[in-house]
Amino acid sequence: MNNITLKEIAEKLGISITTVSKALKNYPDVSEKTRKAVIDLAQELHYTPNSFAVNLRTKESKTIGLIIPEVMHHFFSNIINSIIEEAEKNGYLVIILQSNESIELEIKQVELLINKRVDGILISLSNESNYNEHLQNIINRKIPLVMFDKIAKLANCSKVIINDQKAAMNAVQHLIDQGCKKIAHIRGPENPQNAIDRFIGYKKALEKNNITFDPNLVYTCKNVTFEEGIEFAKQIINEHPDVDGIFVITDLVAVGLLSHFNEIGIKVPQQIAVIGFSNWFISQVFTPKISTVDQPSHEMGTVAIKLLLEEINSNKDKIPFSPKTIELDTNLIVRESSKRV
Amino acid sequence: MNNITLKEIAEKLGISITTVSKALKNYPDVSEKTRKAVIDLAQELHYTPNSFAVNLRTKESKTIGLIIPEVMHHFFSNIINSIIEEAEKNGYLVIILQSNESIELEIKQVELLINKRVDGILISLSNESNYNEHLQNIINRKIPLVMFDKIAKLANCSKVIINDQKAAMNAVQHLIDQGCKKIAHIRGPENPQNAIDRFIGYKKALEKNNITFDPNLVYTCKNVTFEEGIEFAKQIINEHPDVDGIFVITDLVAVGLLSHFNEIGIKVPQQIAVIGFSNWFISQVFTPKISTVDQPSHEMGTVAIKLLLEEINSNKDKIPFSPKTIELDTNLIVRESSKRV
DNA sequence: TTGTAGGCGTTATCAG
DNA sequence: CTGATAACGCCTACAA
Repeated sequence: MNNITLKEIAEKLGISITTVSKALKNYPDVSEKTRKAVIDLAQELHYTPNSFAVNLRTKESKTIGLIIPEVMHHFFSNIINSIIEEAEKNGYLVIILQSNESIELEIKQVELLINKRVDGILISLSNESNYNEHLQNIINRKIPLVMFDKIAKLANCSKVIINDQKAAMNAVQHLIDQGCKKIAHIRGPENPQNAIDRFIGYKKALEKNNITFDPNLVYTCKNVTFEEGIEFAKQIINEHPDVDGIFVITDLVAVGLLSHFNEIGIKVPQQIAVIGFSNWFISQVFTPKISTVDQPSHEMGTVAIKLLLEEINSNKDKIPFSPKTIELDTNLIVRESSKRV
Repeated sequence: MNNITLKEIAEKLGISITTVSKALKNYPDVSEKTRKAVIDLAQELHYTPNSFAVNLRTKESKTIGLIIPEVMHHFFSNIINSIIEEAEKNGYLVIILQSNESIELEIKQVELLINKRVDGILISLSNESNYNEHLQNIINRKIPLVMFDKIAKLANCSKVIINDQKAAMNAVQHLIDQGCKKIAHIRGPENPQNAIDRFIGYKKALEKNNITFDPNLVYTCKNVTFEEGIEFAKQIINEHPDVDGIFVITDLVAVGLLSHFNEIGIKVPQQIAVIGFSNWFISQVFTPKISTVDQPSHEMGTVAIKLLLEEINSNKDKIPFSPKTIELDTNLIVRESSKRV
């Protein structure tokens, strides 16, 4: 049952390895008879090419690397889904690594993937990452690279993103439309681009509606967790009891927030209207159902890997490839937590 | 910046490839001076061994394959986490594939992994799988295999499981202790072992308490989804309005169930007490908070990969390895949905 | 139409 | 202590 090689097939058939190889790869210069004999025997013996040898010969691994900050987040596990699927369709397998939002880990993992000689890398950056050396390194080595969701603006590679500013603006505008006058923002960490953009969107919406921006109403997550949501809920009630609307960086944190509000009997949305981001599954079943911004996670994964494969194939054919940035649409989803009818 | 080989280092230093190789691998029979020269130059040139060549030579890929039914499920994304992490610690990378609960896909994916020549395979079976040919195939080829959570009892390989029967019995006993007299069970599909075992546990608990088992009170999920939960809620209310307790195959379905109960105003746990399984995050924030059985997902992943690595290493050292089955403890978590104090 | 030879980059054996 | 040589399995000019 063990690993059949071209050599063994050749010996059994009394022909050369070359001919066997050619027959199996449908080269034109093999007689019909030989070809059939080879193919039949190969099938009978369950021949499969030794991928190690093929890799070495072709310098391709038919493997791509995927680095994400956190498998457990709804948005990312959704994306993994589509990436794996699309990769498989195209004959690629996916090695997944998790940076845990740590740049140190991310650096190591990039190195692992480079050493593994994956054919391309998909990455969503950790909160600590900018366009650092490890990422430049990938590009310098001409390894196809696509960033998605959490990107480094400066990087000269393909990117798949949403318009975080616009999406945030719409979300906050919605709160204002519901009559909110004093809107707080629970933002993501200082560094990542999407946290920055959502924060800018928040400010722009206020500005547009002539509401003066108050930095004291901005709370900054460190870890973007459920627990932080609870913590900020307490703080807000304490420091700004008259806040009547909150825009939250992501649904998970909003869930923490609302859990606390539920517990102490604050009425949502009547007293405080809340909107999250990313449309986690939990938001549609939580009480109250949580308003949010839907990100096309599945599509984002698919587009990202398609871009990557495009670049891989261009390189193979020696066609020049220019990085593209693709922006996907988001969708405001209004549910109970912000709807004041 | 491109790929440095042993040959290049050897040429620059005017020594043989062999010596370079030995120096880098700390063979004892290289002079200190040569070793240093080699290591210094290698570092300067950022030499990393070509993994394709290493794979071919050593017949190892330092890669393991992981097949799971569904990335999106809380339990599995949790497990992915620990597997990736533990693998990385030991110098292995993980290729992840998703069977979508389809045996057809699973078969293909096993084939892909075998052809890729991964060093070992971790699998949690699809709902449609038993100990079928594709799994036997793995074992026949002497590729180390560990099954976890959803296993095939007959397979002669290592397994990591929980005691589903016992856990289910405890859950149902708890409902009985809360005064439930007529307990329904929403079970998983017919085939998978854990659905069967939980069902058996349910029956045993009834038996032990002299409650006659009524097959009409058993509802069988096809896809184990939130939507099915809603559907069964309707059916149960319709067909057995006097049911006062429900044991559900998994929290996700329980969430569907409870959403419907909330909507139509059925009081949980007073009218109907509900307990789920797997301790999804959502269960601790849902209203009412959902009682459940905690599975040690993180530990399960860690134990599974450790077993796999143990087998891989035994094989390398030609030490015989006997498959082990490890059973992990579960934990009954009582929350609002079943607590009738 | 078939086969020979060389090479991908590394490692292991064995001789010097 | 060092190096020549072969082998891992496959692919592809080139020759016959």
